[in-house]
Amino acid sequence: MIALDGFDMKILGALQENAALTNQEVSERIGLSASQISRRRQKLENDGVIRRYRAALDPEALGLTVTAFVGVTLGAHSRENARKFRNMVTAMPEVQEAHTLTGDVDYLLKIVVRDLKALSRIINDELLPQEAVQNVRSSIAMETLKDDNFLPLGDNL
Amino acid sequence: MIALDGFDMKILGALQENAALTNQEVSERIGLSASQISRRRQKLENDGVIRRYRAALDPEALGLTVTAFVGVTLGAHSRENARKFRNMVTAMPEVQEAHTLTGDVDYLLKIVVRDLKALSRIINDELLPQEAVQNVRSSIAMETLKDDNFLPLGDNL
DNA sequence: AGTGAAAAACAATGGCG
DNA sequence: CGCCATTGTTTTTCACT
Repeated sequence: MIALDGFDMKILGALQENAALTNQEVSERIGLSASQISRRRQKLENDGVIRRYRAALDPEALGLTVTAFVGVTLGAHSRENARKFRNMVTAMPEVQEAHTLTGDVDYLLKIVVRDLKALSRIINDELLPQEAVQNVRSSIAMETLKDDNFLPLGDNL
Repeated sequence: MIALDGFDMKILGALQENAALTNQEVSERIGLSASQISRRRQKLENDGVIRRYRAALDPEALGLTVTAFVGVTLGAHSRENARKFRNMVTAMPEVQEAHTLTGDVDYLLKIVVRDLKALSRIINDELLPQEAVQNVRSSIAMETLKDDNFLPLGDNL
């Protein structure tokens, strides 16, 4: 376990929301000198607490209008077929997230595509032909209220 | 609609995966001068194609071991109660994503918390007491195969 | 639409209190 | 941990194609 104090949490909170902040700006925001921000930030990167920095893009601006959640149930639970399925979804660029779940659905996929036709193509031409796949059930996101994926840091102090 | 050419797409692709790349590094990677990267990047930011830069944190390192998908069905569809519910989930730090879905579940929430006790508290003390909420059904993510939320850019050229 | 070089801003270290 | 100074990078702007 990596020891994180209140300053670290505040740095993480600031950078999680806006990684374009300079050390100077973070410094002013949380009341710690810029050189300390620099050192702590490097430690947080090296320790893997900060995994990466990324640009968050606007799906609409890129013509990606459809977000769907696809529940997949596997049938014949052969190890080999399941492995193939996992490799496939991991490699698919349209798949934003893939989780195995408790409950009646084995996998939940978050998929983003240009239009419904593209979703249909993925389901019919990529997912369903997989040997391991028994059933696919998809729901379209009609409205996205929140999608920031900010981890809650407040309860960790 | 904002016009994006192949260079823009490559810049977006690079920054989506690693926003810590310098303009110089992006420049070498895609074959355009650093000054052009700078100019194009600013345009992409101003046009809102790049929404923000953010640090992606490691949930495990922060002690956030439980990811859950919670399906919520609303009962009495009074506008006011539904509005309260939406405001609440939007404000909850544990809620990473909230979408309204087609199908038999009204809302799907992606929730990240420290442990199952925290999840239980959220469901029983925050979600269920809401007047609008009729039913809550949660699934725990046992394994996350993929969680990068990278938008697919290849099919947009 | 693009390049390349100069100027301004910034990050990263080290020394000291 | 703050403060300060230094060094090396990086971004950004400008002149020119």
